[in-house]
Amino acid sequence: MAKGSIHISVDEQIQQLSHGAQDIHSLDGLKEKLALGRPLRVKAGFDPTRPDLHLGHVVLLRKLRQFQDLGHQVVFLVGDFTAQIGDPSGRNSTRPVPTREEIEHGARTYAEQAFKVLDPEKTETVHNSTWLEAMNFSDVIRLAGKYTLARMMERDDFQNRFAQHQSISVHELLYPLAQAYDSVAIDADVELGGTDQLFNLLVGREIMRDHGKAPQIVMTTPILEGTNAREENGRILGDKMSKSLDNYVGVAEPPLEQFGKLMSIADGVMWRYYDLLSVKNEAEVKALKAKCSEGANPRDAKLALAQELVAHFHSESAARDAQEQWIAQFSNRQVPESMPEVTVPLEQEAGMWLVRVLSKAGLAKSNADARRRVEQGAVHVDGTKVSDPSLELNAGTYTLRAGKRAWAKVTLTP
RNA sequence: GGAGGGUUGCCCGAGUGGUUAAAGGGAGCAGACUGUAAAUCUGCCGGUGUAUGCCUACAGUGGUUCGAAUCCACUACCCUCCA
Repeated sequence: MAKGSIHISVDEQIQQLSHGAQDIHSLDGLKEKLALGRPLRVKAGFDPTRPDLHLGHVVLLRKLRQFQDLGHQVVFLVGDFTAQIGDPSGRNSTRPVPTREEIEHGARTYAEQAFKVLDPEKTETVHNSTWLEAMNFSDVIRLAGKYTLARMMERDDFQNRFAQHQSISVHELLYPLAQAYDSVAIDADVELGGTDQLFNLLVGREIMRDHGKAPQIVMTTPILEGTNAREENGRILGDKMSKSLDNYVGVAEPPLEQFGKLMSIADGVMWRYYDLLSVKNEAEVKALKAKCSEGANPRDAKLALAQELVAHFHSESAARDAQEQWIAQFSNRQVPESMPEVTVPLEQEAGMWLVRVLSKAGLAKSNADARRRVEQGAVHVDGTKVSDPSLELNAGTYTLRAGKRAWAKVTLTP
């Protein structure tokens, strides 16, 4: 538990903390809090129904880590109770309710991944079911009485859903209030969230004031665009990184996977990633950028970024291996170093239809899909392109390829 | 409580009785190209050893009909207006 006082000057802290933050409400308030000289309680809530962290979450975690490095205390709030409501932020429909087990499992997985960035020594983990479950209906009514429908409907998500005639359940209106009450319960000095959380975070200030507490400082971090984003005229266009859009780089993914995904981002988007995710400071990034516009190959800058991030989530050596493999496989089009090994039993003596082998081995999702791949010239057996969809294979081991990224070493056994 | 509108493939969305495995777009997949798993172009895009065949599919159930995503009834869910 972090105790004692903080020795870095307020101005220095403000400079570091405000870099890369989207909104701070308010900057003066933050200065006052910092001037107290004690470690601040910095709250960040997370949704345990989505345990797979990706780089989008890392933007926020990095900022929390920065607070920790300055000597502050992070309160890591597991939203195990609020998960039953489902955060309406950015949603266009009501969420399904997860089970208790899903929530618990999610919380563990999430913490495991989050501590790749956070300092466990300066993190206090709490569950909001501790106090929210204890509230009875009159407590809830009293809390709900502190906010009005009109104010609740100021929120974009609700407004849009309402305008588009989509349903909004009444319990969803309670979500921001529950989150706000969390801040009361844990005496938050500061709460961090993505920009999509701004509304919820601000409700926290009002509810804290209502409970006679000093309102928390609200800080938001930008939403990271997904790996399929584009850059046009200096603006980044594209959806935010999310698992459901499959444009994410997961914290727990294998090194080569992370590396490849990072290498696939558009050149312009790479600088956004540098700004929000790299430990390189502004000046270093600027220098790198200048070098590229003077003719250096942007690929090298991207390799460096991928290196840094993979090393952060795995290790230096894993990052180096990933880079070597990636260059071999995709730049030089060699056979990948490692590929899944699959054993498929021959179903009859004579041999097995290649198309069937491909789908059995998981390289195609159906026979029809496998046939299509063969006809489209994507299938190679031991390095030789196959275009006859009726080819049969005998017992033995083959290196099969059914597209750029679908490889397997398949053994056919009688 | 009353009146009305809606529910189509992974997503959005056209389709009001046969020629519809269902237009179009997006996503996805493959090939070409590329420093790249980007962009672009081309093709594919329910399943079935390929069959002018069969099976599955237009919220669910039942019905009308030679024939239904399309008509009818009921059920579920969503929305709008009035109270």
